[in-house]
Amino acid sequence: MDIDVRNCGAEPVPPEGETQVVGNSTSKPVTLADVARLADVSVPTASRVLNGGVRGKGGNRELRERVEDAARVLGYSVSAAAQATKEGRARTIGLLVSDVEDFGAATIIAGILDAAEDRGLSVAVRATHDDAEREVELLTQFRGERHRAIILATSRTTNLERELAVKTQLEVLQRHGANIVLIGDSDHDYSRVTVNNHDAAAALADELAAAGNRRFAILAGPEEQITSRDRVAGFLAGLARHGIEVPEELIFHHGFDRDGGHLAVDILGDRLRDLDVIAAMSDGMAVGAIAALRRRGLETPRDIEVTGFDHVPMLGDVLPEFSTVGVPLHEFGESALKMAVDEPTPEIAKRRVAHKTSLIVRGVMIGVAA
Amino acid sequence: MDIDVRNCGAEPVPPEGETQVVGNSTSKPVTLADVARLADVSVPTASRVLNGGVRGKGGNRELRERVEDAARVLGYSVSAAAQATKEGRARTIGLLVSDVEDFGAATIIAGILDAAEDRGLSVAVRATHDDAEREVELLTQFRGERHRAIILATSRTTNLERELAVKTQLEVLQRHGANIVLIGDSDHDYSRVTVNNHDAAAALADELAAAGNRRFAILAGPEEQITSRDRVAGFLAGLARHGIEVPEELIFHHGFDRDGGHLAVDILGDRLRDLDVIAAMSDGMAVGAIAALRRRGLETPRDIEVTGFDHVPMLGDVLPEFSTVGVPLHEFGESALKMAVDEPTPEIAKRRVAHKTSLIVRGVMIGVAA
DNA sequence: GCAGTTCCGGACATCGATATCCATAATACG
DNA sequence: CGTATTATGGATATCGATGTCCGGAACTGC
Repeated sequence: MDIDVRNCGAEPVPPEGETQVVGNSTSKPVTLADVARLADVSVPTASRVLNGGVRGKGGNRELRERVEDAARVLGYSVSAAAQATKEGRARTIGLLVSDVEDFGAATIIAGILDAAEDRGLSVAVRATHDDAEREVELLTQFRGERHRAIILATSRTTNLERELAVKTQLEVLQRHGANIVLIGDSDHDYSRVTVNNHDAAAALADELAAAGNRRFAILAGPEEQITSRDRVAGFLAGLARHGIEVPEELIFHHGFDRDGGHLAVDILGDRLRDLDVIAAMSDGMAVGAIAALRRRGLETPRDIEVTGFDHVPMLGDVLPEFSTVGVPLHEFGESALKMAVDEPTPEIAKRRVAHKTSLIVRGVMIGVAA
Repeated sequence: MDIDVRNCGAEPVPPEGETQVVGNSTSKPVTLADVARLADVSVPTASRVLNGGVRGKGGNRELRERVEDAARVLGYSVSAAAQATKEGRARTIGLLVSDVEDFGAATIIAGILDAAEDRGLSVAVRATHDDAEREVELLTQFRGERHRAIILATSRTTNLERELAVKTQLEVLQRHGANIVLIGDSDHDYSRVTVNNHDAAAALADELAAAGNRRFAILAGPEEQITSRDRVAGFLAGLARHGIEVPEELIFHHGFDRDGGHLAVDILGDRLRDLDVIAAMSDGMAVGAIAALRRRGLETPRDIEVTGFDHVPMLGDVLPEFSTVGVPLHEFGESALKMAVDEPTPEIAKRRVAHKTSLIVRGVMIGVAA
């Protein structure tokens, strides 16, 4: 076992000729200097060897092995901080999300992490809780961390002041060499990963109307949020094709989460019996609405149909007849990271990756939309 | 607006006497040297001022303001990498989870991020996907990143070889000065944040048996996983109080997620009709089981009751009569971060924080358990 | 007004790693 | 065998920030 441990480089051996401090309760991390000393070479040489600079043919093959052995025996691992200091930028990505607990955000993060791991990058995650000031504050924190790229998975709004404040920060970060990628729709001019929320919502509305539904309420999410705006606009456009209109007072602008759904249903109250469909612009709101309906003795889809948007997979298991729009959130994350750090391929050069949505009607995937 | 932008320090102004490169397409980040030059002081002095070393009474008050103004005007932010190089450790936390998409993990992360933000710490998240080798690999990556603390929210097992490999890495990290905190049960001797899975499961079993249920199947999750082991043991102990036994062949060891639930139900097949309760040791498995049951025409809790563990809040909205055990995952995250970085309070000094679980029976919280 | 104390702020060294420069050794080739 | 070429590896400088040391100014008290 001792040998095994040594081989995996985890058990530092004191450099020869030095007496080790009592125990190894708190030894400092191994530095390149330690490796160089043990291998009896200069520090820059050790660096070159470990970075492949020394090709190691002929005689110096022995030197190469000496250094590599020393590094292995000591359990050396290069200090990311020192590298970052020297290079001027870290091998890290800064990621901003609204809320990690939100299922959609979690899936996006998972996609980013998977792609980041392949590239040996570390991801620093921060949550804004949809607070505009905090978002700016966190972006300034990113400035000091010298990230290679910044990915924003937070919701962009139509609030010009707020967006300008964010843009101001992003400009600085970009000037300092960080690539900026936004996930979701926005009016900004940065690289983007999106779906066509408008058309997907329209397709869903189309299906619902074609099935004979006529009286709709819409749970729209915050009024300023661009994603919400696009989805509502698309949904209304889809209904319009069938000559259906939704009165202003049946469009609710509350939170994008379960509470938003609860609230809207409670406000609807007795008007619920006049509705065929409550169309929520997120699965979270849909779940909240379903729970609130049930408290009033209404079952879905028996008494009233509730639809969502995003396609949280778990919901399909517990609500078999739930209609929603599938958004490839995991792919969002992967694409965002690729755009952020990969050499620009023809696709990435366009600085806009549009993914496809799928339409799920009463639990059945109908097809893939643009 | 111009003035505003300057005041928030986001618009770097070129140092006097230097001509700016065309545009500011890619200017380098502002360094302390830039600040010192503009303020006409030495670099160490600038550092002292910005770190509060200069009290600034009397005449040097002017100097203090000069430096602070310079920093503000240039939009200076200290390089975390350089600080980390100097200090030997970064103001960062390394976090390992099995899977970010898992609801429980996401909630834990949220708790950690909230507590980390209060302390100005950055959190680097990595996912193991429950792969033992990858876990070790990611821990070695953490070594180079000089994190102040490492938090493991991955599942610990009874596999000695695997645990030894992890322990070996953790020892090195700890020797290098990182605090180690584990979330969940384990046989390791590090700081821990836990609940009493055994007793909570026993309490749930107790309630179920008291309600007249007699014939149980258990979805146990991977056999090696300690959390799973403890929950099953507790559940069986709770049933034993009522003289109920569960035959070995009705305890299923598959994945801890929805697929694990699907699989077990499919294997049960015709034996389902002989059961009162399928007790899943995680909400994810429970959801999978519910979906699989429904495909066979069985409804829960009408035909057969399914219970879970963890208490994913969203489930309470869609499955009103679901029984489960509430685990305070957000608090797990907060406690873990506190243990990892705060000065040892009497509570933290014990290096073990035990949170309380709650018992939720058919959607109603019965009480708080030890 | 002088001695003694305090504080200040500049010069220098340092953290860990890498780019640059250069002298030297090894090789190739005529 | 001698010269031209190449590869090599050490010394030195550098990244950005901070700790140490010390001379000198300001201030205190008598």
